Amino acid sequence: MDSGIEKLAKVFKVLGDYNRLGIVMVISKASRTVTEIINATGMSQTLVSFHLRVLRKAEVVTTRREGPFIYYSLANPSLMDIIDELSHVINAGSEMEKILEK
Amino acid sequence: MDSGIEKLAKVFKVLGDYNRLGIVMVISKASRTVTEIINATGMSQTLVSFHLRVLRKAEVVTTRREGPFIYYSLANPSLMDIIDELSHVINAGSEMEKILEK
DNA sequence: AATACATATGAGTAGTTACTCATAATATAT
DNA sequence: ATATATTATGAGTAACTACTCATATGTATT
Repeated sequence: MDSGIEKLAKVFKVLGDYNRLGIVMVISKASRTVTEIINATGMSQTLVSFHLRVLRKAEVVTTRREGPFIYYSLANPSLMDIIDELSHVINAGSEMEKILEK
Repeated sequence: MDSGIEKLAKVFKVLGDYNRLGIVMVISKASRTVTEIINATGMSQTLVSFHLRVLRKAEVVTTRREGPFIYYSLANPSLMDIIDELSHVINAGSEMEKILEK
């Protein structure tokens, strides 16, 4: 079993990929089928499925089947809040931010 | 120049390593010299320096020189809050958490 | 059963990453 | 100037990762 920090690092790593982060953002508001994710991201079917497997294994997303469709959603919706916060932290301190502060 | 999501993914990636996350946590409360980080983490000097370079390049940490020592600290201290929050989000939904909820 | 649609998976590969080793650079003290 | 302590860096490598291709699986319809 993974230690706390180890598990935490793994989640960060999983989110540390442009395409996966994109997928997470796409499904953050509402659950989406694979096809919807494909269309929203412009990625190939195989690439989307590849990354979804990684996200599933890391338990970042969960699935529910509905007929032939599989809906993906965030395992914990508050993950998106955290992503938003980090996004702000990163952009704080940027040149653009400094200008806007005045 | 990186797009917003790209930059965000890079920060996640940088934090997505057990050793680097450990370093970040060590310097989160107060700035620490490299030697202090070495002692706190048990990593080799070269490995610590290696990861510090990655953290520097990603602008996750900043440095200040004081004589022969170089103090490392978080570029934005609120990063630690975010790490804490993610840590909670991850442990929510775990078996242990379910037991404690009752 | 045959077809069509939706999604997953195993294997192969090029590129990346974490790590180590040897060495260099910088600062202080003698 | 030498020696010592602190930290950084270039190069090499084994392991990992993202991606693609071909194929398989599951579901619904006819």
